[in-house]
Amino acid sequence: MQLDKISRNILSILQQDARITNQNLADRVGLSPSSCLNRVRKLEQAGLIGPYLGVVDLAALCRTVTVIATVSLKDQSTDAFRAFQQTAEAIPEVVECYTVSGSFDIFLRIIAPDMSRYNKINDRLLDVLPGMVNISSHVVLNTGKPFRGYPLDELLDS
Amino acid sequence: MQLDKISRNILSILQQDARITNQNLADRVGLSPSSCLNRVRKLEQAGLIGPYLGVVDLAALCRTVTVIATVSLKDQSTDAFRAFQQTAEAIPEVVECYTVSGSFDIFLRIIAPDMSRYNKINDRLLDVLPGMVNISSHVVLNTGKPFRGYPLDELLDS
DNA sequence: CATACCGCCGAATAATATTCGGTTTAAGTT
DNA sequence: AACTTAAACCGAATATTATTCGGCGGTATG
Repeated sequence: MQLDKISRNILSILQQDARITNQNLADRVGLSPSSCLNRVRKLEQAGLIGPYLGVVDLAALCRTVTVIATVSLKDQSTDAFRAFQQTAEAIPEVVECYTVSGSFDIFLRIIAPDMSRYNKINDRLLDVLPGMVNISSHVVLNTGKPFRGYPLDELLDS
Repeated sequence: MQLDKISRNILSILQQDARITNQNLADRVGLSPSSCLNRVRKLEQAGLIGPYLGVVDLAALCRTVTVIATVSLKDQSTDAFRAFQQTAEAIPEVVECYTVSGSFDIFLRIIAPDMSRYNKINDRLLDVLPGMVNISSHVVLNTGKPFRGYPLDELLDS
């Protein structure tokens, strides 16, 4: 599916304001509400956009600790990898998980109520493949730039 | 502000489905639409929820490279820190930035159209404080678990 | 007990979403 | 250029939803 300027614009707007009304969206992209809705539906069906998330201000809600953990596996077999990753992703406090190249690493972002809870999660991860996992924990001191969507303008031109 | 079960539930639901209608939301939390809307407004005004983001499937849209970069500053003065961070956050392709403890590191998530574009961004970051910055780049091979909200149930009980 | 304050509900109204038929546009074909 | 076809558009009608507002309890306070 090759997108024209209008559909890109829709994605861009919806990405940043998922609760905009269809009428406003239609205005902003220069379409009638019906056509606009039509496009949004198609974009959703094509899987190009959605789900829609509300950003919760966790810091305002309760005390938490965010940790960025880098993981190295001594046994880099596919099985070991999968075992670790499955366990990690099943833990609700592990909110993000990436497999990365370079040093066969895994990056995790973990949210815990406090350090002692984080410790437990850490232990749980270490126990998956005893002695084969090296986890380096980095406590987040400050969120300089939280994720707020992709730079579609920059990316879609290329 | 201390939240009761209903408001927590609202946050939890909105976090995962920002485009739910107020009527549906009201049903799910067991309130009338008017009361429900009232609560949502208060939560928004209190800054506990919002903005609302649409998740775009970047992989389906265009080819991109995601890199997780870990940054060490040799000069760990506040000024150097701030200078680097400001530059980094101003780059659209840097979609996420965390200051972390442990080894006075910064974590960045960067999206680029391709490697050569990433290289340019990398150079730009290195040039902020010449010779004082060490960037280690990790190309994302696989997104095991994309961020889809916080585990409020786990966190708010504590 | 009064009073005041919340938060709730339900009804009325305003705004929005959604459907649908008819029309335009664009591309490909003869 | 005229024709054909498919896709996308628009506007009006309808359905659904959001929003406002008055009134009704609960509950805390004096």
